[in-house]
Amino acid sequence: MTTPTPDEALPRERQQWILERLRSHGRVVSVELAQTFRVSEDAVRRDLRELAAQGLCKRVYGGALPLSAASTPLKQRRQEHAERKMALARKAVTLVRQDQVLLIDAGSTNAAIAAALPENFGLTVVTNAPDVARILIDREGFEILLIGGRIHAGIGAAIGAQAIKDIRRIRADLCFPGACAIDAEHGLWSFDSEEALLKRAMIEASGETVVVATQDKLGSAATYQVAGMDEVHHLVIEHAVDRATRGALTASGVTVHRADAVSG
Amino acid sequence: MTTPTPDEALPRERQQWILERLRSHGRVVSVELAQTFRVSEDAVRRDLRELAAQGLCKRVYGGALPLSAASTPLKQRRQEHAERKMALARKAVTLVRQDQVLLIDAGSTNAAIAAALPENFGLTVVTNAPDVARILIDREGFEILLIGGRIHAGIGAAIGAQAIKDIRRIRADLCFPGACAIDAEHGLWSFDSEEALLKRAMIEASGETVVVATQDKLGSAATYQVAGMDEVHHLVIEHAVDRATRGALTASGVTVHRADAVSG
DNA sequence: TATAAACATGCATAAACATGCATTGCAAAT
DNA sequence: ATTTGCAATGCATGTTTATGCATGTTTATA
Repeated sequence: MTTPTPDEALPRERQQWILERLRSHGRVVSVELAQTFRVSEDAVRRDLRELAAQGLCKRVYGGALPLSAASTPLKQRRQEHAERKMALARKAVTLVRQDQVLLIDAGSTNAAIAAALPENFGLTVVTNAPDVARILIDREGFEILLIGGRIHAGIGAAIGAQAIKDIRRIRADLCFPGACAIDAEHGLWSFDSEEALLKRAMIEASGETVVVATQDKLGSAATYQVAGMDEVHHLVIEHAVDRATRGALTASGVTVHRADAVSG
Repeated sequence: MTTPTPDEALPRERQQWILERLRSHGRVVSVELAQTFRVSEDAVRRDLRELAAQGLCKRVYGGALPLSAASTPLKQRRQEHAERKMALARKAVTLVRQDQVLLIDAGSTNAAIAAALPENFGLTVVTNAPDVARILIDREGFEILLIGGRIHAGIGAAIGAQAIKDIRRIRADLCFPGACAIDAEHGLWSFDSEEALLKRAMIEASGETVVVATQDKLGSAATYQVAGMDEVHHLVIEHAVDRATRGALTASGVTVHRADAVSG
């Protein structure tokens, strides 16, 4: 990334960098920017004020958001979806601590998590999804381990014996298996037998398991069981999930984390 | 980098040097330039003022930035020569036959090749680049095998012992090793020692080797040799390459394929 | 409602900048 | 040989810009 010299950047260069980051990441946080550029938060705020005055971004409490929201009906829906997933991802990454080893599965939600992970945090990410790997390559300060194997087109990641064998040689702190379906009573489910085996291997290779699920995954089941609810330690759900469902999940012993509400 | 005479340079030479540095580094700092040329900052500022007046750069507090939407070095490279790379890729895929197994390395040129491969052609693609894998996942009718291992951030692909071991278990028909530098006399070269080893393994695992090189890769050398010219069977080059260079390459025994001219 | 974080504002300081002027080196004109 | 003209430079001057800190205010969250 364009990060020629994160430290000691020219003022204008900084603003340009902020704009790029707004485009690619969808938001910036004042504190993080101050840390990145080694300047005071005041300087960052002044930058954001200028950019906002030029109509290049929208200032919000804590940082700034892009203003380019030129959205066609189709893109808008995709964006809304993206917004919700990003909110989930932001909440999910609060469970990540410095110098941990993460095991990240395929899926658009997990891609959002990869994009939301803090840079230069000493994180090691093991993944079988080219998608996730690609996102992290474009960012900085990650140790990336790619799990190889035959790629299932419909899933978009390496599954099968080879991949499972590679995963068995890994020990991770945190695991993010993509959820196909999750139910307070019956646990985590998948639609594909091979995929279920792989997710199972991921969970077994990790200390803790975090399931991040959009609303439509909740309360439904699929064909192949991945894990019981007792093997899932954290569950991150959307803000809009109703109280009854939340209660049932909590009762099943998992720690439930509720994402922030999305503006849209 | 062309450093004709860092010290004691003529004013025009200095300005030329500044422009080059703007292209390659994305910015210049007045203080640094003054130090480099052993002139006062005033002289440097005058240079920058002139260049800016000619529309060749944008002056900012502390130095100057390139005019053409400064982007991330990586992203820049990815987008810059898109047209030319697509022309190369179109020519390269004419070498591919039905039901073959291809071994594709990392790099923007190889990504273009992946995008140009014919769908539902019975092709099996083995790659160590998440980038290439992702492109093929979004398309149809490919058997994809992902090579795992530790990912080198600067290269954007899995290299190292694990990846080489996996490649050794493969037999491919055609191999597309990314070219860092290629020379009629000295063969194929790379800038990274590990990367060179991996490319070497790829070539050894393949029946035929196809090198696809943009113009700037020709006639130059790098630090680590990947293969001699006798191990390269096909070379795909741009239309604009001059007759003399083409002759030298043909004389070295490789079959030279010339891409169509690009409109731009 | 209490609290902490994020924010705005004014001010002091240092760096970067513009401008005018004197000096230097060199080539063409005298 | 001397002078003139010109471009390039460095220095001194005053101005602008960027920044950090201290102050008081607003905002978000428990």
